[in-house]
Amino acid sequence: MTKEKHSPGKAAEKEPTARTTKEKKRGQEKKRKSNSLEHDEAKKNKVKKEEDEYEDKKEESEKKAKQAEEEADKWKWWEEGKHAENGQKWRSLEHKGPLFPPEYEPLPSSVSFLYNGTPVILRPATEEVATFYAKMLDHEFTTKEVFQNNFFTDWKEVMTETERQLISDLSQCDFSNIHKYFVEKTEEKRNMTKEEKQVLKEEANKLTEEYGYCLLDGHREKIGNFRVEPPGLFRGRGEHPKMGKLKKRVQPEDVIINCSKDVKIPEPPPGHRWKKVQHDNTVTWLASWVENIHGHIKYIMLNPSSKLKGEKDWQKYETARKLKLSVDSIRSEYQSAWTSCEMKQRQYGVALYFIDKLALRAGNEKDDDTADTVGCCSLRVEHINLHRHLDSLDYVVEFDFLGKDSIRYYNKVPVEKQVYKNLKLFMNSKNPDDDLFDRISTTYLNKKLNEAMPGLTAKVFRTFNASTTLQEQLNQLTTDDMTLPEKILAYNRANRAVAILCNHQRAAPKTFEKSMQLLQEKIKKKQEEVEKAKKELKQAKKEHKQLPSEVSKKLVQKMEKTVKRLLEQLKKLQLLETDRNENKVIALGTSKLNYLDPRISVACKKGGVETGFPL
DNA sequence: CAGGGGACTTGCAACTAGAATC
DNA sequence: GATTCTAGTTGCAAGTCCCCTG
Repeated sequence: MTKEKHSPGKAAEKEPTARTTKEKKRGQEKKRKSNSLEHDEAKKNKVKKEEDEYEDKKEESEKKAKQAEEEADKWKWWEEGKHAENGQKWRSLEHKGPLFPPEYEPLPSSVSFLYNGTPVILRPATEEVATFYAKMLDHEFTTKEVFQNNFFTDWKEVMTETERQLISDLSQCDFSNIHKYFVEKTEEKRNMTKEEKQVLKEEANKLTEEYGYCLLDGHREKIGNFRVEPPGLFRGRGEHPKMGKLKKRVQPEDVIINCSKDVKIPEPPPGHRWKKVQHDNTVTWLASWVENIHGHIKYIMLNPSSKLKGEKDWQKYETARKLKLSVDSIRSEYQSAWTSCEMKQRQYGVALYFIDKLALRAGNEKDDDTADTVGCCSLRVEHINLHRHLDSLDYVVEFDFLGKDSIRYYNKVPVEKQVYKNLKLFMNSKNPDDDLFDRISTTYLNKKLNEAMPGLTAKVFRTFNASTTLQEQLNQLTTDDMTLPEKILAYNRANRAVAILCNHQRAAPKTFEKSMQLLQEKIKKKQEEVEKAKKELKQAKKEHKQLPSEVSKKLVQKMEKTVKRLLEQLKKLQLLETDRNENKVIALGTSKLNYLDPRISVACKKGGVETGFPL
């Protein structure tokens, strides 16, 4: 409350920056607002309430006012980042705790699980796990042996002794009735009337309203994930050794609540208690629990639209901008490391060169029980091939490895002769599965980077290079006299260049082939039309030549126009085809969300270009 | 100085709602 | 007006990086 009094001036100062970072990612925020007048109303009331309370406060004693001043000073420090120095992230935090998924609802007795062809009644806990598998029946996962084995092992653990005795072979299990039941259920849901859907929507809104927001330093902030993750089967990415394992149901007894001391502590669900309630303001999370697959901690945190996340995001781009100023000296420093007499330094020089030039990730070491993926520092000899000459280029490095999320990175890059020589040296007398950079680690790399520029780490290069590329591409691709569609295309192309740099890929859309075929048919038709029109034009010209008249002349002109128009349409379709093909496996979202400095896109938007940034 | 835990960011896939098309 | 397509949103897995411990 005290802050309310003193923040206006500060807020005004901060406004432009906070706006851009905060709202960068969130069209949804804007949309939600326009969708939900109720919410607007609630927000207004909230503000009003705060104002009222503030008025009350104002009437209180002098002493309190003085305290408020002091509070305000603290606030100022926070604004200037001094708060962060002692690690404090907030002064007050109040919320309702996470929302738990509904209890398991047993299947109707008409839906039976079959073992060896005969119906078997499972106890609810066993049945629940069976439904997890049944729901995924038409997913590729269930055809994988690792998935099946992991599932079956974990499923058996849930079974009673009798069930376990009976069900000893997954291939004898028939989940198809259960699968069918859920398919029908989704179908039913789809066919609901508008009114029924509306009711459901309102119920969901109510929950979001109640659990989806918290009060941080007196401000109502949206929570990113206020729901506890429901139980299910773990779906790793790539060849994950743990795929299919049972992700257990999280109980309130597993959950740690983090909030301020002096506020209403969230209520655990009836009959339950929290694992712990703590009041740690050096962290930003509201609740946490340990997930059972890897033993990692999961958190309930704020939405990116919140001030806390927005500030951090802003800082990230500021660091990237700072790197721009010192990147030249850092580059010459790592280049000189290529000829160092110390192997470690050479490896450092080449690794950082890759991170800078190719926007590779740092590549931390990983646990064995995850998919085998690598980044720069964890590259192995088998992941690169050296070519003295390739495709009329000299000193080419061919990369082929699986990166984050098991996305393949394949690239052929010409490099400096000294880099090439160094790589040969690093690979010398090593096995294919040996580390390419065996003398360095991400910790070492980041330590060196931090010495070169405070706050600099490997990942900053990705942000820096992404934003730089966007700006460069925009400069290259745009001119002032372009039409709006051309500008938009240019922006998308620039965005795509960034996505390619960062290797942001997606699976080709399921309907891709189909819609592409459709498009190709359209193109073919158009081509035929063009041919036909051309023929007619030729004929018309011929007739005009033989027997010139006003009518024949007009016909020629008309046909010429038609041909021109059709050719334009054809070209447009062909362009669309190229565009779609280029975008087939490229994902633009990630770079838009995490890498491109919003300020660049804001500048585009000012020029009238719809960038897809919800500003 | 390795190894592991903790906190936070990044990234793909699945889902969903709204626009486009028939 | 129903159906299909597409873009935006959500869910949660998988990274990065920092800190602590021994």
